[in-house]
Amino acid sequence: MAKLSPALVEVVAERFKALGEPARLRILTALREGERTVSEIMNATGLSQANASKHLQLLHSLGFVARRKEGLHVYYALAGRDIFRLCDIMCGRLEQETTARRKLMSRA
Amino acid sequence: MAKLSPALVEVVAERFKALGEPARLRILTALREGERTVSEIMNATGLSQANASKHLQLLHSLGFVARRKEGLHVYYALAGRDIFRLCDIMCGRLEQETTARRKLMSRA
DNA sequence: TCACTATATTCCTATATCGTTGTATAGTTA
DNA sequence: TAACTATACAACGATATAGGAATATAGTGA
Repeated sequence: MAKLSPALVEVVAERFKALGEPARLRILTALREGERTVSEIMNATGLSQANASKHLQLLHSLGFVARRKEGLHVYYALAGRDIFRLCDIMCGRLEQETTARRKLMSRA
Repeated sequence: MAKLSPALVEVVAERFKALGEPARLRILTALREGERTVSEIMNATGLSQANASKHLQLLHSLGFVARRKEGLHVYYALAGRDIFRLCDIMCGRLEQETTARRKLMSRA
């Protein structure tokens, strides 16, 4: 991997921080099966309109989601599948942790 | 991938948030080549002692780093290489963005 | 025991950001 | 134009957290 230069560190951290918010992860999860309007995202996630809109702005500005305007509606969609690769790795880590914990428990 | 359940979302977000801090990314980068004492990490990252210690506690509590005590020193080490796979994916996203931007520029 | 070093912890302040409320804008339909 | 809907934006309060300063703890050596 490219060694994280000081400048790069800031940018990469910004991306991780964006994913470090349950509301935004919920939005991304809601977009897994295809593009959705803001209203649909609100329903799927339980977020308020203003709140959903703000999170979507951020996700869009960082390139996580694409937007498409059609009449009154704005459709948002995932800008790539690699977001879920990230989540997979995180979940993999979690599994390792829990199995390790289980081993510790059973050993005692 | 396992669909992110509501409970899982919270936990995964917590992990991403931990990586969403430049100081902690700098620490992890400093640990790339092997275990380091807190003092060494302070030198490598420029963090203050208290600050480095606090970030290390968090990284350790989330399973990102392992610790080993030896005399006066405490050695920290990466708990796995997958952290850099995460960074790689993020950097890959960044590259795609910049090349896409470049295309837009040249097209105009 | 005393002095010293390495690390952890506590307390404090400043800043960031989440979520809400209210409002503005843009598109649609009558 | 007027009324309505979908989305965005601005302002605000509340909470979280980063970093600094001071202190505590633990290990070492004289």
